[in-house]
Formats: sequence, structure tokens, C-alpha cells
Amino acid sequence: MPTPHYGQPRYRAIADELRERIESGVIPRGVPLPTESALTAEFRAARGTVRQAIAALRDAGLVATQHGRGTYVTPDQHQLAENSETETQQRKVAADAELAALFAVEVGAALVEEQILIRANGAVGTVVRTYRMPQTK
Amino acid sequence: MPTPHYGQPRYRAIADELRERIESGVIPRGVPLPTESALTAEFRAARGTVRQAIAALRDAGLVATQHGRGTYVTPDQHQLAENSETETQQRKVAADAELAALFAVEVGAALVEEQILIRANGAVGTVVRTYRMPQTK
DNA sequence: AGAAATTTGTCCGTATGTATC
DNA sequence: AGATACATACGGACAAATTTC
Repeated sequence: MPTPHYGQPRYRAIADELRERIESGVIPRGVPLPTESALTAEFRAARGTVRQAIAALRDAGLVATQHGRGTYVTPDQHQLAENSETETQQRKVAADAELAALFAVEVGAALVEEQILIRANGAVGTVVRTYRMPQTK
Repeated sequence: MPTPHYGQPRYRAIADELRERIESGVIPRGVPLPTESALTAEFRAARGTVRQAIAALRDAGLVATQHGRGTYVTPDQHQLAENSETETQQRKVAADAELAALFAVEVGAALVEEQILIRANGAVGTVVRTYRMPQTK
């Protein structure tokens, strides 16, 4: 099989098809996308092409991929807006090993953490923690 | 040559090297990057790997590519701050005591963590961690 | 104006590494 | 430890846009 891509590239057609399934609900939010090999078989495309399609969806924020686990459809943010309230608090925390590496400081160094709780109907649905270096100026 | 990518992937090392040349002025702003085949020869890497490196620079806004022409170093935005890029990673983590209380689950229960790194001029400035329950129905 | 050369874009197939289950 | 799934890398082929002759 040669490599014809007249008009629309193959990977874009696959991406559009998957996007359609997500937005129409054929693939519900929060569940994993078919695996790369499943998509490879379904669309008769090489894995690289399938990965290109998934990358496009990822760039669009529609899905998120986890190494070794799969690619998951991102939960729909629009629906959360109704009964949701947020609660924010700030505190000083010590850098763990990972944060220390990211910020290039020593383990245990002081960081500012802002924690936002997002409640839907009373129950905590999402916790967002933002870390920054303390402002020194 | 097999395909070892212990530690840092090859394409990232190439991207870092090119970024270094750009930021140090070895490759001035506004001029074209070496062609893909030139980079292929210089780094002894496959073209796909070189293209992956260039894609990383493109995502970071350092270069822009034009079909049939080449990849050009973006003119200096040098009014700072807009040189920020993000990197997102998702993983499964065990709930610590606090998160367990917030989500009303047991300590150690599986949560999905999405971590976003916000870089300004290469250095991590902000880390955002979002926690959710897996498989929300 | 047209043909050839150059350069990036797309696609295939395969192999191996790494993370997760 | 084995199976599954995504990540990285190679090499080859052809397509499309641009430049050069």
C-alpha cells in the first residue's frame, strides 16, 4: 500500500472520527479510548498514524494518555458548573523530592501551596493544588 | 543500533541541544534551522526522531515550520513572559490522609492525578496538581 | 514557463524500552 | 512474573510545497 493522502491526511480523518464519537457520547467521558492496537486494526492504519491522531486529540484537550494504562477521555468540564462551589486555602509546605527537583531547590525547602476544593452537590469532586516558590521580592 | 532510551529520550536531548544553540545565539533569531537531513546526519538519528525534537521546539514556540521552506527560529519576543510552555502528565496515586478525607475514601485508595508544569524560559515556575476520583460516572 | 532539486509532510512496518496491570 | 499498553527509535517510501535552474 502506497502513501496517498489526497485532501485530508489519514491521521486527521481518524482524529475527526474519534472526536465525533466522543462528542456524540458513543465513547463516554472518563472511559478509556480503544487501545492503539485496537485502533490500528479498526482503521487499518499503522500505529504511528494512530498515535498522530491521538496526539491531535490530546493537544485539543479531549483526552489524556497515561503510559502503560491507556488514553482516557477527559471529563466534560461544562457540566460541573451548576451546583459547584469552591473553597480555597493557602499554606506553606515543604518540598518533597519531586517538587524539589522541579523547582531546583533542596528537599524540604519552603513552597507556597494553594489548594482549591471543587464541590459538586456537597461532595468534593476535584482537588487542585498549585505550588509556587515563595515570592522573595 | 537498537533503540535504547535510558533516562532522557533521544529526541529530547536533541531538542535541548538545539534550544541551547538558539538561546545562546549560535543560531540567531530569524534564520532557518539546519534542514532535517542535516540534523539527521549531525546527530546520527532517524528523521522521525529529529522531527520529534523539532516538534517539541515548535510546541514551545521557539521555531516555526513552513512546508517546503524550512524551520525558522522565531524572532525574539524578548518582551518576556510570553515564553511560557506547559507540560501535562497524568498518573495514578494513592490517597494520602488529607485527600482521603476530602474524597471520603480510605487512605491509599487510587486517585487520578494530573500534573501540569508551567515553565517560563525553561525554568518551572508553577506546578499544578489536580486530583479526581477515577472513573466518574 | 517548465523541470529538477530541495525540504517538510504523511505513512508504513518493525523492533525494543518502560510503565502498568 | 507474565501480559498488556503506551513511548521511543529506526529506515524506507511517496506526497506536497517551495525554490532554483
